[in-house]
Amino acid sequence: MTTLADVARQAGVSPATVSRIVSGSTKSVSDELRERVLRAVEELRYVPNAHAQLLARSDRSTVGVVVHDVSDPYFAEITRGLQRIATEQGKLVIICNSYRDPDRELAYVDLLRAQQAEAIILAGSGYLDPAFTKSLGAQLAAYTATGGRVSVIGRHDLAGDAVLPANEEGGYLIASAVFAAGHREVGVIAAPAELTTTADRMSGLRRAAKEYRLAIPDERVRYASFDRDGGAQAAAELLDAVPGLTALIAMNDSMATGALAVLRERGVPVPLAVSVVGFDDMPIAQDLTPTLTTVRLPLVEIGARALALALDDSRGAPRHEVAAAELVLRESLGPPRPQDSPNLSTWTDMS
Amino acid sequence: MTTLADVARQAGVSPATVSRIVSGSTKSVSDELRERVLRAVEELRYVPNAHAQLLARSDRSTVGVVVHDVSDPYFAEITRGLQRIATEQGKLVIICNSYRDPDRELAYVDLLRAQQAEAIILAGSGYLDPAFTKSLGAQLAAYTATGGRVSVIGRHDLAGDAVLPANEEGGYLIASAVFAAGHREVGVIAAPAELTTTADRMSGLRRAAKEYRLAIPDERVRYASFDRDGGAQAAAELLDAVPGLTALIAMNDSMATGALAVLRERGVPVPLAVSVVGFDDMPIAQDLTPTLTTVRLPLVEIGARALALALDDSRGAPRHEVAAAELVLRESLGPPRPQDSPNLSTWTDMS
DNA sequence: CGTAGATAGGAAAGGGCTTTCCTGCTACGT
DNA sequence: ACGTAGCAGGAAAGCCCTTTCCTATCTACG
Repeated sequence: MTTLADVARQAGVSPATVSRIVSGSTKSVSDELRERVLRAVEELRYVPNAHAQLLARSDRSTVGVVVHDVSDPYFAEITRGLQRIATEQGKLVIICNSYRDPDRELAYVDLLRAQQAEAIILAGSGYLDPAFTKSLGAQLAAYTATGGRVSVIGRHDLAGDAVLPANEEGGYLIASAVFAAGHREVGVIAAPAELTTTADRMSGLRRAAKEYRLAIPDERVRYASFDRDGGAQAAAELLDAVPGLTALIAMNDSMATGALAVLRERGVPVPLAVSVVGFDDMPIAQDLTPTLTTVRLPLVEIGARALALALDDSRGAPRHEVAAAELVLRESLGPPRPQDSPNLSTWTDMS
Repeated sequence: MTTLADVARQAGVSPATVSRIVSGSTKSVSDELRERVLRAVEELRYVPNAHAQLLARSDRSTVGVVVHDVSDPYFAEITRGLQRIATEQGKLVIICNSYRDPDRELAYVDLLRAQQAEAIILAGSGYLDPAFTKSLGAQLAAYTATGGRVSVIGRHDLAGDAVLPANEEGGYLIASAVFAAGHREVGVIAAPAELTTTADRMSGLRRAAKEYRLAIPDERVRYASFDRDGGAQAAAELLDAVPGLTALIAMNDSMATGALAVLRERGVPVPLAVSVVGFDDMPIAQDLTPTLTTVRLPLVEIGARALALALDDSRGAPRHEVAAAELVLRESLGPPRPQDSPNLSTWTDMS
């Protein structure tokens, strides 16, 4: 490993001079020395040791983001927005996949503290688990106490700035659309119950139901993993357990994709026999057949705002921003088939 | 920021002792001191400064991967495999998005060098650009000269270990399937020509064409950006420019998705009027309508192998592993419609 | 011509941690 | 009882850089 000292020796100057030239200090250096140093840097292919630099100066320049999994499009979008801001401000982003494991999440917060991260962004749902929330809170407190900045996406009970996707509102919008289309026999393909996102979206659904003087009984809600296969599984269970459903509300587009797959397999036409709606408006939503009615969350923007808030110097009371949800109507939501449709037997028998 | 010295003071021991306990040195420490130190660590919520640690010890423990964009499913899969190995071996992964910008790619290699990364994985296509390849090569040479490990996914002309997706073979397989189905009027939706991936896949197509005594004339090849919208654009252009096409070969599944969207918009039935095939077998391929015939690359495995090779100590001649491609037949490939089909006018008029 | 003021460059002190080396014990063998 | 081995713990050097402080040189002005 070539070091700054090597460069200094090669150029016949002091390490201080090399440092000033390489790291662009304000102090002026004669053109002759500058040239000699740069030549040495070139010859030795010198790259300063970032860790030594971070130790010596005290300015942080990396930010960390803890997501469920970057390969999940939801988080990929958030991360993209966040990266944009990071690049603009010359920050390095460390991406940590927690795979929704609370312990791993705690471990990553420590890791980011150890890395002297300037800011930590916690993206993704919180957990309805007071013990966990408490220990995470304590850890974050220790971090912010030493100047660290925290901002969270979509959880409510932690210190720090927050960007809140309008999950409740989105749930309300999508359910209202489904009820407005005339559906009364509705199944819900829900994400794991311990996620705050699930709780919020469900509560939006319930609010809409209430306005229509309907209820969403437990047997019409199936909790499953927050992905395509979970959606497929929950859809299959619901169809088997509750004959006569005319619409399925999935808690995100991946789950909706799984539901569509099951319906296609069973030969159930969508939306003719059963309507399906999703949540998040992932890019694929418009490429499915039928195209998916869903709720759009401005994910890229959410990621960008979360980091912007964290990097904004003006301390003070934690700020909360709500990112509005927007209904996106596409083909997969139609009117319910008549309850006594002669087709009913045709396709339920195929299951 | 609480430091190791703070902990030592609080526990009434020397910094050396704290270090030994906190970082799990082999040297034994009495239970009493150990307990006092751990209590102090707990009280002060001490986390060691990772940069100072890296400076002091000389073992690296982070690896870097340069991809086009993690939110692209292709790279998301590769990254997933890579992360698995990294986690197993206790390495931190730094993900860098180059957005296919050669300059940014060079900059990231420097950044990873500066971060003292133990290994650098370059994922994704190379560029058919000798000048760039040369300067990247020089940079990597400087890195490996100081003990850095490099492995590349899918490019041929760089030092270091390599995992090579069977792009040529995959191109051959998919084109053979298309020709075998009877298609003769085939359009190619190609990725940018300067990518080695494009070159390799195209050459596979050409080999298959040759076996069928066919050629792939330039006017039936459209180059576009390597994503859904690029695919849509290229598909639209091809359909307009070359009437009578019975099959479209897209260079990846995203482009195929775009092509399907255009065909759906124009009311062209797939595969009845036009067949469409993709490449990579992304997860969505089986959820599109029709489900997509494509070529599977074991991307997760490729990512895992690339990192495993890089971390494998046994130096020596660079190793090259080929990751086999596998044809996945699904609905989107069918026999060609008869050339004089009465339907022809019906749907070409709709464009 | 002498001195103040500016300026280029170097010496050296950290920054937080690890680790070698050393000291002062205890335990054991003869 | 003495010598040696073994062990727990501390002192201090070193990892690579930045930056303050200082010196030496030069310019300019009275």
